[in-house]
Amino acid sequence: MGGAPSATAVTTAFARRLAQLVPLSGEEAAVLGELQSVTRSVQRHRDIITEGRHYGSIFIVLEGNGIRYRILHDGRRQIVNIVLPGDVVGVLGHVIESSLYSTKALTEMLVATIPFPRVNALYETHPRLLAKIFWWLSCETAIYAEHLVDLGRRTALERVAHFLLELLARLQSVGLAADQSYKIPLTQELIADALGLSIPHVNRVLRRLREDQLVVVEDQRVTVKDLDGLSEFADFEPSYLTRFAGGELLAG
Amino acid sequence: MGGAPSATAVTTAFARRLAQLVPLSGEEAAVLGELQSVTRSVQRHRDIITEGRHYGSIFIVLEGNGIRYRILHDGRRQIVNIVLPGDVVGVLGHVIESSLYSTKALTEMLVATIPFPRVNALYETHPRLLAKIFWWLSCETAIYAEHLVDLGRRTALERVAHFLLELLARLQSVGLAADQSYKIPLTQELIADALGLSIPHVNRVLRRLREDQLVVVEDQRVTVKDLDGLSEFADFEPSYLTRFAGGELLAG
DNA sequence: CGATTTCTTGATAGGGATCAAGGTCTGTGG
DNA sequence: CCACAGACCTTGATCCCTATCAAGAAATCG
Repeated sequence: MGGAPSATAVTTAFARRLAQLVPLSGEEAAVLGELQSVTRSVQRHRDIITEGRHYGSIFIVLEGNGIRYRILHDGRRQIVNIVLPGDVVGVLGHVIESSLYSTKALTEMLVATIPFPRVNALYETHPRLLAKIFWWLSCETAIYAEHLVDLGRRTALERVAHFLLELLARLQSVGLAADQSYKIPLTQELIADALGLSIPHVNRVLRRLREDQLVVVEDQRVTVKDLDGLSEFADFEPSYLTRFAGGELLAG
Repeated sequence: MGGAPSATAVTTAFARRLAQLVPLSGEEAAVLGELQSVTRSVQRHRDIITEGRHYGSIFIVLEGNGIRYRILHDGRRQIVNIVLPGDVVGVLGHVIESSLYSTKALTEMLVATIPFPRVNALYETHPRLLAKIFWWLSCETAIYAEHLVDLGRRTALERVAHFLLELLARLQSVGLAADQSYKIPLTQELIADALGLSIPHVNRVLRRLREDQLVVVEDQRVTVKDLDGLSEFADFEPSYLTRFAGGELLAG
């Protein structure tokens, strides 16, 4: 479905999500596109951001998937977010994120690198665009909040169901998922670490969801068999991901 | 410690945190102060934001505490954030938050109300200030991420310890907590709903922490008895709250 | 001062972790 | 083309952390 893997084509992932939130002028779109012109590819399993390091750039994901995670001193790992095309990595990098979280590529990734000085230049030349970008970033809080509800008050079955539906909706919003299916290299270990579960238990939960004809996870692909049933079961309410449009803020 | 409860004095909570992140010009500080000049008080237990409603304003908390929470269809509640002075409520209100989360006052609160049109005006007149504000809001993601680690990979004991330390640090950053103690009307039910635990278990955990001479929660006050011991036990790393300063982004 | 609300404590149960051991698949090198 | 290693999945047995259920104290409030 997506265009060729050239930078300009993929650029849309970030720009289109931003445009869903607030209208972008033609010039702003051009600036955005130009910002993403310097790219770099990241090998599978490599870190984009390593805990404790400093970086001189932020990164916009153009292609591929990654995870943002934290390792506790005793080795426990918590994945706080799945990084998808259109996501921004490293904004907090030089102030806080650097010392706590790492971001690693799950697949080979293509990222646009934007040096801080360029962002700062934007602050002078296109402050309104920058306001829009940061506003968008602040909206991502909603994804974290929903994830918190998952971990705090949902059973393992509901968690997994909700998690898989959220990924579906997020990928759809950037045109990377079909109606009920998407490709992503999720292992059971990744699901476990994202949802605070153990690997064997994730295995059992997935089997259960499969047997109930709700979702199937196999071959790096998630296929939702019964969207309504699964959504109801997971108490899934996609508005926090898709209903960004329509806000009056910054609409001018 | 804080000044008189006049709007100008309390204004500092938000402004000072923003200033910790990026330098503010004198004019920007003035605009910020003026933005917070229209205030409203909220009675204890009342909602500032009710799920599903729309609002024409955003709110900056000047005094008092609240919670941001979500009720699932079957009544389970998850508190996603404790709202403290200097926090902003309702930014996402009209697009998404409105349909999912409520914010309720724990104590009587004083909030500044800023109508959307005023924010939009800022977009024209002070876009750089707006960029700074939204940048700050996006930094709050770090608090959510840390909360996710709590719920996903920490034991009940560690969670409670970490939670109480985070509140200490956050209140200190706005000058509302002493070295090792702060006042906040936390019930065990609130702690339970914030940390995904049951009330009886919170009770036992608190007793344990008290017996171990680590923290005491009583009379709407939290007193840390052994800051180092507790921090180590909870694996608490306050940099995600306080090390905002020093970023080169927007520093100009 | 009666009535919620909040806190405590105990008994029981269950969801999910942990431990353990195969099985399966994939890529690699001989 | 086969052998092998390493990653990943599967399943079973057992245990334990924490939820639930229950029922009183204690504190707070109108």
